[in-house]
Amino acid sequence: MSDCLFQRYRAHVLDVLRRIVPDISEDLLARVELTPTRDPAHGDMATNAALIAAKPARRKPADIAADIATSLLGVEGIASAEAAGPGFVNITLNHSVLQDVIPAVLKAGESFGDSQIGKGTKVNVEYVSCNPTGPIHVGHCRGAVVGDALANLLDKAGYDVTKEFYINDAGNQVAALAWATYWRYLQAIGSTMDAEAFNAITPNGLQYQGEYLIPIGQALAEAHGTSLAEDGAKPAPAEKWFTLVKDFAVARMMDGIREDLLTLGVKHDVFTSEAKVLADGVTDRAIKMLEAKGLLYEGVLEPPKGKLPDDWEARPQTLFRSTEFGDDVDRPLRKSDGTNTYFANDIGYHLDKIERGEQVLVDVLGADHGGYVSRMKAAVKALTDGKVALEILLCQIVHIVRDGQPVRMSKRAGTFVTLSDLLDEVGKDAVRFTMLTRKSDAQMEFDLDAVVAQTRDNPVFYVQYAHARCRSVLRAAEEMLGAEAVTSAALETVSLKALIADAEIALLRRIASWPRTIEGAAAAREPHRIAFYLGDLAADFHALWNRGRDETTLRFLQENDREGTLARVALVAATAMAIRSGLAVMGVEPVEEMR
RNA sequence: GCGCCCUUAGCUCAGUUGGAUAGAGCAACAGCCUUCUAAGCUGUGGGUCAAUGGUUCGAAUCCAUUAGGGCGCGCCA
Repeated sequence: MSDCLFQRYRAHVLDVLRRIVPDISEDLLARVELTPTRDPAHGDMATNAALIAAKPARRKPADIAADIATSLLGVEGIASAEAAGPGFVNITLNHSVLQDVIPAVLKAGESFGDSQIGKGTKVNVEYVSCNPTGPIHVGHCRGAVVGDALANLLDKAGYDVTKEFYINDAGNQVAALAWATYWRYLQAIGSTMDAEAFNAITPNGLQYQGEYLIPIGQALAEAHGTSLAEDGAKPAPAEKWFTLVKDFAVARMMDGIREDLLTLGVKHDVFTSEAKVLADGVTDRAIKMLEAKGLLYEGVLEPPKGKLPDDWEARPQTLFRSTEFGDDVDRPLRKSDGTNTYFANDIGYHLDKIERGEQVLVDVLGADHGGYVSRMKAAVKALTDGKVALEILLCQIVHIVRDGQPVRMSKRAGTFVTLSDLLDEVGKDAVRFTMLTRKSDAQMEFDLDAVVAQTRDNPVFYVQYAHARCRSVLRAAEEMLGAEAVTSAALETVSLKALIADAEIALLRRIASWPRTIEGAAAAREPHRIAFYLGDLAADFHALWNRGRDETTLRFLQENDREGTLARVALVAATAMAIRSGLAVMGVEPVEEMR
């Protein structure tokens, strides 16, 4: 039996349609949908089959709909089917079909909703990938959560997923980190050089002046004493310390980043170093491949329109013909001094992923990388002749708000809000859930007060509260019926005939649509849909709970009705399981009770 | 100037890839607690889906143009 009701009955609809319109094409059949109805008055599910088939059959949609409806009446489990609106067929299922969802959920446990649409396709999801030059800050947080949830979602949908972090440890930024760390090291061994004095001797100037490098400098001093400096804590020539300090600082920064990510519940499978990709020669190989395809040339770019940089002058560079793959202008692979651009290294890195056998590459990036999308897609297309897809998810900016006022972030002054600050304040689960309550391509306000509020309008609270209520009912049921009567295994076999109230059916219908929610969200790469599904599921459960306030027969536990009580307890257990299954995708822990 | 993203109720946002009368929470209004289920619940009002044109059985959704907001735009990563 298929896990998904909608797939199962869609197959019946297709059978019927083939009989009524024998010569219908497979293309058209693929467009036939069976979807949950928005309005319960329209039954449990509706199909557009007649609307699709009307044109090739040269009949009115309503007539075909009527024929389909009549034939569907013979299908097991269908209580009624009728033509409606412009040519829909509304289907109402027997209560027993919806009730049978419960044992399926209880048997599957948290794997309820697992799908095979991914067919084991190897997908690499790269996310966070911040520079290892400072603590991870809130700007990276959304990408971290979205990437992680997307990876979980694709995994649940049957893809073979790798979670990956790219360490940008090869460019000017880490050189600047090394210099700044060295400054803190000199201070740690007694130098009194201030920022201004050190800035004067630093190539490109002293950049990272935040206090977070002070302990790193002290650690260097502990490990190496004064050996990295000249006598009297004076700066030594860079050759003497640069590589050592750089590697030391990057390693410490990555430790901190990894730790912060772990606190956020994010754990990557693979960390790939830009420096290592370079050292392995993958980047050179990628450039040679592009060259062999005739896609590189020496040229001079037009100056950018509008804002002309002050120091602009025409210089020849090695350019990649990205315009042949839909980009606006060709892009430089080498700077005028002959060294690689970041783009060139990134092409090498993507080739590395491709050579590892990844079939779909997903990059989760911040909105400030928007200008980067088309060139990187062009590069992957060029390298693989279009065989590997690169998908890029841009996460728009998050504005942190407190008391209705924006919280300022200034990286330069070192006073930016770090991820660990945010986690300390509102907790991992609230951060993760809230970051998934918007589609990622829309800007978002993150209200520090609202996300911890224990009120109806806080979706984190609302969903957790539903789960806690479920658990509370199950605990009470154990008390009343004995623990062995309410185990999952025991509840799989109870009679569910008592579950016929509207609110109970509505909840069952919602649970039944979890598998197709997973498939839709995975196909669209939209993890936020899981948050909204859980909100709806919680609303249905709370509605049922509240119905019991007025109508006592709808309360879950009834002393004088063992069969009905067991049926409702099974429903509650299935609801809790569906919530847990959804929270697992989001990386949020379900709570047992609210405090 | 160009490219990408966004614009849906007073506010914050959904809208299941083109489906039926566009939804939810907050706010507003009207009710509901000596709690076996009120950190809450029930009901009501609230819309030219930024604008215009197009595509078709059917458009908030796709295309074109326009307006407003965000991000980006050769040797930063």
